[in-house]
Amino acid sequence: MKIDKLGAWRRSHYSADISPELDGQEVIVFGWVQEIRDLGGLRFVILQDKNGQLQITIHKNKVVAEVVEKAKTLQKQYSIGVKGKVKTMKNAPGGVEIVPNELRIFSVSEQPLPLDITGRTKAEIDVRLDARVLDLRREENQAIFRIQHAALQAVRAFLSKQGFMEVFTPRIIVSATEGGAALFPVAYFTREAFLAQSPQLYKEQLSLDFEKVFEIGPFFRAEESHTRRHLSEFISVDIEQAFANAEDVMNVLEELIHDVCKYVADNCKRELELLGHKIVVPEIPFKRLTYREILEELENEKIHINWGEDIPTAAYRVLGKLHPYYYFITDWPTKAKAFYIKPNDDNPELSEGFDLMWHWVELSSGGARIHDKELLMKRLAEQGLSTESFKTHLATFDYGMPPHAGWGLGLARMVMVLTGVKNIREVVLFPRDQFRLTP
RNA sequence: GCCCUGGUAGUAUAGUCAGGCCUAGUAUAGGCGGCUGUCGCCCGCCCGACCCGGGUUCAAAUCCCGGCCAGGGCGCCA
Repeated sequence: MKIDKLGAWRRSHYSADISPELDGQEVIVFGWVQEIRDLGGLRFVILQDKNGQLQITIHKNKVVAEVVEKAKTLQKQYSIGVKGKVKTMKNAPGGVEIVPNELRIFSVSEQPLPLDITGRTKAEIDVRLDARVLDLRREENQAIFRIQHAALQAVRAFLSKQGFMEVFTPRIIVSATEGGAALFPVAYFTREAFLAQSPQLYKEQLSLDFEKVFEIGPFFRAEESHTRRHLSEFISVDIEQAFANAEDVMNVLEELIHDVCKYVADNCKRELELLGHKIVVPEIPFKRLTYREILEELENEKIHINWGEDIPTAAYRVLGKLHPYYYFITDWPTKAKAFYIKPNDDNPELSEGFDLMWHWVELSSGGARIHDKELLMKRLAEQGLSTESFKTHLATFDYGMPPHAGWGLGLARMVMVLTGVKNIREVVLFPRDQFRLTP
């Protein structure tokens, strides 16, 4: 098979830009063969590019013989370029088609393909992930990541407008003692280091310099979680704000969620249609329920949880039925939260930590932080952590650490909500879990 | 880590409970041929599979044991 060169060809239009008004105009389009319908003397090639699909129509007697012959060799997923004339045609999809004058084949594909790129014959998630780049040819899957992109644009725009500055903290950290979740070890020259599981300590420190910071980046947890909402590598959206309390950053969070939902609903109509999903832009403020109120509600549902205990998944599922929307859970017991979460000034048994829930899924957790060094050291000790391994972190509390608060939001979980997709693996390009390290 | 369910052509499934009529059916993909308005095109022909190992039995895709792999639930999870 002779492979053509790109040469001087450059795209004149994306598929979505080809409209009946362009009738008679010569265009150059690029993309991949999605489908071929051969009617004998008439052949339809459906070309797909990043914006949609377009019909290339090859009449045996109306197209030059060279193109007719070449078009016969096309297979699904061939990467091609077409130079031709736009033709208005009521029988064609979208009322328009391309009549080719010249066809270039840039790359061929192996047949049969490992999965059906049209999606008509469904493939299991495992098969799909093994051939992920092919799986991502499907418009529904591309829609998920365009929605993620839109959400990220909205996040950056909103936080920047609110005066937050984007920062990057280290992925390689030295201490394995930040908290409960297991860390991945890394060989760091002659020493052992770890992949960061959160930007927590660094973003707190940076609140001392920049007051309002945010970070969007990957973090790593070596948990043997086997669920549809956990991965070993995940993208977290984090903020930290100086001179603020829990309520202040909860306000930021709910306004952010509102903005993101609105932006995606307004700007991703085609994507949402492809996914068959509707976004209901939530009203703010979100409902705030205290931990105690949650326990009482669960008690009414015949689920007993002792005060101070964490809430098991089954109980969260019940809560999700009672509150099928976004809501905060506040006033968690101090002992159920991380060492850096600030205890309430009046009642230190309770903390200023919160979770943002959507139905039964935790999207975000955050709170006011301890900025008093003595108290922080006391909390470390209570949780069985050594102050020695937090020495460099604790030192920053001697330099005028302001009162501060913040949260971390799981990007993929947010995208699951925005797309209606039920498995986190589907909303991550190349997901990593306990059992999957490739592709 | 514990538990449940499953593994049949490239993909997706039927068949397994009640072993034999399964030289394993169907759809789709793929190959060849035909077809000038398809849009899940259509028609004909063809190709192609019982996860691996052991056992029970006259007989195993089907039952049993072990292994590997996968999906899911729980737990874990700043």
